[in-house]
Amino acid sequence: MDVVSPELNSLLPDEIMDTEAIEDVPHSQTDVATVKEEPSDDTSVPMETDTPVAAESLSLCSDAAVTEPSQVVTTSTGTDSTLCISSESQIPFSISSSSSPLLTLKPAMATSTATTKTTDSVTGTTVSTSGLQKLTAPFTISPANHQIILNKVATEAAKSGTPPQVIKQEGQKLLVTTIGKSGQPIVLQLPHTGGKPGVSQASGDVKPQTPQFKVVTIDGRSELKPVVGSASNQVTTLQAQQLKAVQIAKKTPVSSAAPIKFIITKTVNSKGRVLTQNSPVMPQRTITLSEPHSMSIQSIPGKKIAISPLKSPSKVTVVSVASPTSNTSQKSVALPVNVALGQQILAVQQSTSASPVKVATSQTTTQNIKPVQSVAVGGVSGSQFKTIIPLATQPNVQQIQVPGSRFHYVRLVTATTASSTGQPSGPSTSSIQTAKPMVVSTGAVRMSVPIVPAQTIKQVAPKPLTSAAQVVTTTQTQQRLIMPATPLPQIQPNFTNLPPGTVLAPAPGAGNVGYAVVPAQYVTQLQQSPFVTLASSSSFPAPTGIQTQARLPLNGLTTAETTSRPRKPCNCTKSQCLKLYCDCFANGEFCNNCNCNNCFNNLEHETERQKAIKTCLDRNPEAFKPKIGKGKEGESDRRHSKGCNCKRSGCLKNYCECYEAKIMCSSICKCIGCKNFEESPERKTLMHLADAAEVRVQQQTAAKTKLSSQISDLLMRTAPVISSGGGRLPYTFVTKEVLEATCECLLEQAKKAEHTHQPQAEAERMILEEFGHCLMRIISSAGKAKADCASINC
DNA sequence: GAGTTTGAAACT
DNA sequence: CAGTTTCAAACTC
Repeated sequence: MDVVSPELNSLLPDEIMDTEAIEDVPHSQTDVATVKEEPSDDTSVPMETDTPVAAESLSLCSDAAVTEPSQVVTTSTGTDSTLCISSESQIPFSISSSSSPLLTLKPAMATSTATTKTTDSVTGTTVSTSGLQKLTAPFTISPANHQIILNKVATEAAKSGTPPQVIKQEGQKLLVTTIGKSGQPIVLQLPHTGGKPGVSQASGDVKPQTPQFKVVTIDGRSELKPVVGSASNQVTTLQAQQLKAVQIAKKTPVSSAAPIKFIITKTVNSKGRVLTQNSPVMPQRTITLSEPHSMSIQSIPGKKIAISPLKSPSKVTVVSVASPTSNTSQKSVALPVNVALGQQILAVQQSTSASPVKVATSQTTTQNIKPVQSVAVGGVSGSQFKTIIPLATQPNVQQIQVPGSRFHYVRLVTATTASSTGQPSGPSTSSIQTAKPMVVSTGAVRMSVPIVPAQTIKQVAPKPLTSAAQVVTTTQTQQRLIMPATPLPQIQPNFTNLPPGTVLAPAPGAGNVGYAVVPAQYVTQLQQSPFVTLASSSSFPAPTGIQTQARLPLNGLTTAETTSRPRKPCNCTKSQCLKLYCDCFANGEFCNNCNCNNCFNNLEHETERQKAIKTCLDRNPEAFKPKIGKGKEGESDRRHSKGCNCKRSGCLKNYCECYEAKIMCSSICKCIGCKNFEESPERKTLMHLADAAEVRVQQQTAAKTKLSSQISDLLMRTAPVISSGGGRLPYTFVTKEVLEATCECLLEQAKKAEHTHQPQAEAERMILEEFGHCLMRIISSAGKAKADCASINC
């Protein structure tokens, strides 16, 4: 199933793949219907799974070379639906369905991007999270109403009753089986809630056969697991779907130097808490899945499977790792199918690696809500995502925003082969919905990304796609949309639907494949346009489970810094802000509140701007890519892509781009007299000074805040008491003269303390005490005056 | 705030 | 690709 060709993905800026998980992952092709493993030496995060072409069979390939445990739960209940849940050190899940549900959950990796994504390919509903550690909201998959709700895992049943590798269906619909490592079965189950026919059902894809699960273990043993028929008479897509086969095959890694890192390493008890951690490299994390109903459990002990990274989105990639571990605990995930009219919104958030990640699921109530999809890719910092974007029924646009990157990537997905869709060729959307940009407040940053309407997408790609449009949002304020447009001839007729700032440029060595570079700030400007942001949309409640974002380093800056820090205004005078000299332009942004002269970096000069962008890309196809990328293996995770060329600054001033990015110079730098290396005493001195200065600033700020709070508190407590009349005193009573007199009293008290050589604390106490006395006198006088006034009035 | 320094970007 | 120029940010006073 080729949603996006590997070639195209390889052309994506590295920031998309700039995760430890997916970097350096060679592309390998396998049969479309086969889940394959992508060998990687640094693969730590499963990035994406796609629906198998026919979804008739699903293969889970185990890498014999993988030594670390991982988990994958895979279930397919339909002819063209696939549910994959994989787990690495955390618990990645992937559930995909070409015709209906596509769900992918992937937890963040401690070392790099971790993504949890839930996608409904039909509705375009996608939920993903970086660093999933704790799921606080139920997780329900509904092919009919496009709802996915994460439920808390109830592993008690898994522990006690069902033996591993047993698939059973209790209740109406059981979709998900688990292939967890021994003792940690992942349970995906469907609730008794009935389901309504989904989109795929409307398209005539209903096949009410009894689902069967064929589980092939790593050792070649296979089982065909018939699923108990649904107790409900309602025909749902899930019920109609039938899993043909689940295969788990061993696979020798292509490269011995490509160990799979994203592996489940945690043992989860019945409450979803991590009991043990099997992987020394992975920090312990907690995953909690709220679990309203626990019905059926399936687990395959000894199997540890991880989903391959996004590098090969065209394939469902699952890595199975043998893991003869003990049955100490179980990990289960309940996946009840919930039927509702509303579309699904799922907000997942990752906290720091040291704290449990919480996943909040926000589900729209019912009506008038378009399908939305939110996909987040966690960066090395483990930043979060919270973006909900409406999707067309047949989405073929993927937006990816990578934390740490200033870019938003929009992948225009086109179906190249009929088999890739998993559905009959040709447009099969039962309904077309015009996507509207929606924005969910992400704390410091909000983003609104208009998505090409579904009609337009269909023109670009007449064949429906199995992967839903995805929007990956980070908390970066500086954003850019880069749309890998492939193939260009197909996209070309729809350029009118792209933002005016979009510039299509060929990717290096990509032939007719290129990028559409769209300044993300265009979105900001468009927020004043007819596009409606989610925040302003009354019909689309914002997720409530969004948590405070993690504060992990990101390009030298914490997430909070990158999100809250306003962009510096440029001061360009001669470049018209259309050259890379201009930071705004270089960041793909429009100038806004800048001090530039003769600025052309705005919507009013789109023609010139597009031309300039194209010029820059012609000169350097990677001109708009972040300069700070991932270093080679064994080196620092971040390094300058080109290296600096400093000659006089010693690379210890902000002239140096490496130093400015708070990274050390690397071997590719051509600097002279570099002092920006690990053991440099000058660098250490600077670091210490900077740290000390920062501490001082923080202390001063804290002191000011405390004093202000004390004064405010004193005012609040004394005013009502002394106001003899019971009412509030007039503020105008504190005149300038009164203030001056008060200050004199305070100064006198300070002098007194100084003369008596009082310690600072005592001096502060004396001053505050005097200030309190002054206030008392002021308030007393005011109260007296008020009383006098009242008596006069009487 | 003005002037200087610096190195990336742009140009040749 | 190397050398030069341009440019705007960083830095100093």
